[in-house]
Amino acid sequence: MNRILADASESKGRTYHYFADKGELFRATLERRLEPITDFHAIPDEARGWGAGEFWARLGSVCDRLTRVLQDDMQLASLMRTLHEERAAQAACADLLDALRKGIGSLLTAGQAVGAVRGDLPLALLSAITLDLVVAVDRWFALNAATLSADEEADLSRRAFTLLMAPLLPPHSLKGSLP
Amino acid sequence: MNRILADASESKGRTYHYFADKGELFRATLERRLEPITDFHAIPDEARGWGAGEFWARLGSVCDRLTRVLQDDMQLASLMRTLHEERAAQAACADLLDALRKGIGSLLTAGQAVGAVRGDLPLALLSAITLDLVVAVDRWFALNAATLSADEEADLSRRAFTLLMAPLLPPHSLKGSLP
DNA sequence: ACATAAATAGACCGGTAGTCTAAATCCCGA
DNA sequence: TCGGGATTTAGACTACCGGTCTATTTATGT
Repeated sequence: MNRILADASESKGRTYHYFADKGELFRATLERRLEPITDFHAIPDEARGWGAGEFWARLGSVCDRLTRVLQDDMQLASLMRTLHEERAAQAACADLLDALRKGIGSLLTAGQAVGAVRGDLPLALLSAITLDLVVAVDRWFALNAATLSADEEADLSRRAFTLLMAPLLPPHSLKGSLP
Repeated sequence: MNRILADASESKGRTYHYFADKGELFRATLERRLEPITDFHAIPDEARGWGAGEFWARLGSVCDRLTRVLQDDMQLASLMRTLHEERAAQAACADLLDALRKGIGSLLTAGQAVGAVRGDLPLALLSAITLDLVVAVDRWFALNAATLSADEEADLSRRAFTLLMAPLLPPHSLKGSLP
């Protein structure tokens, strides 16, 4: 905190007048940076007529957009990394995380309506693990991007989408599942 | 650290003589507690003759065993929770985490050998997201166990195993995948 | 113009992980 | 058994952290 304040030439008094603590400052910063993608889970009206294939295509483009935003906004990416790694950050941003999971939940509900997403597990569980999966895949690519050519990365990234998809599919569409 | 030392009636000098810093103390503690399950990824010789179904059954019993160990050893569960939540703990235990991912990797390699696990994505990626998925599912159950009856929990837990399985299956076994 | 309220700077506080010194203890050859 | 160098130990001390408190400045309404 002291370093942040020194870098920004801000005083403690002023800062703590507007933010209760370090966590709220982090939360407010993240919320601002997140503004451009607060509508990521919006589902267009024509979705009613969709089939499962169209749903997955749509979800793919949502993921592409989020990935692109994170690639372009390094500071947002850094905030998200901190959010993932620091318990204190998660506590401070609990409401934002809830909203994010709710947004994913509404996407998945739309997917269930068109038969693309399984309905045999609690929606909250599916939302939670989807978020974790997105983060995990994204983090792996962030760590290993250096060792990959652009072509390889694009190819892998396309195939990695099936990692997100697979756990969401209705279980009867998996061949050779367990008793 | 001061609280830990006071609770254990240990002095600073003695402790810092044997452990470089707080992180190493944590790492050493975790490593000890982890000893009983260091062999979790062992694959018996008869695996050569397995089919995919037997592989998944075997993986299911590995998961069951790990879950049972974590339920019985609350202190290990607590260490694992800290490891998941604290960036500093992850840094201190980087080698243990690597070993864990390597263990998962060797399990998955066995799965690939019998055609149960996809081979179209880097093994390291599959290992990493599998670990994250296990942690995510486990955490969801830990948070929501209170609202579930024992029967519901057992039933859900059995079905939740498909969440781990699904992203590992060869993509051709998913119906209706994306172009 | 004055009184009251809001905003601001920065000294200060309790608590943290980690260091340093000096004393105690161990170990081994004479 | 003694002596002296090396190892081990206790705990005072340091640097730094997030957060509070007070005194001063600045804004606002009458």
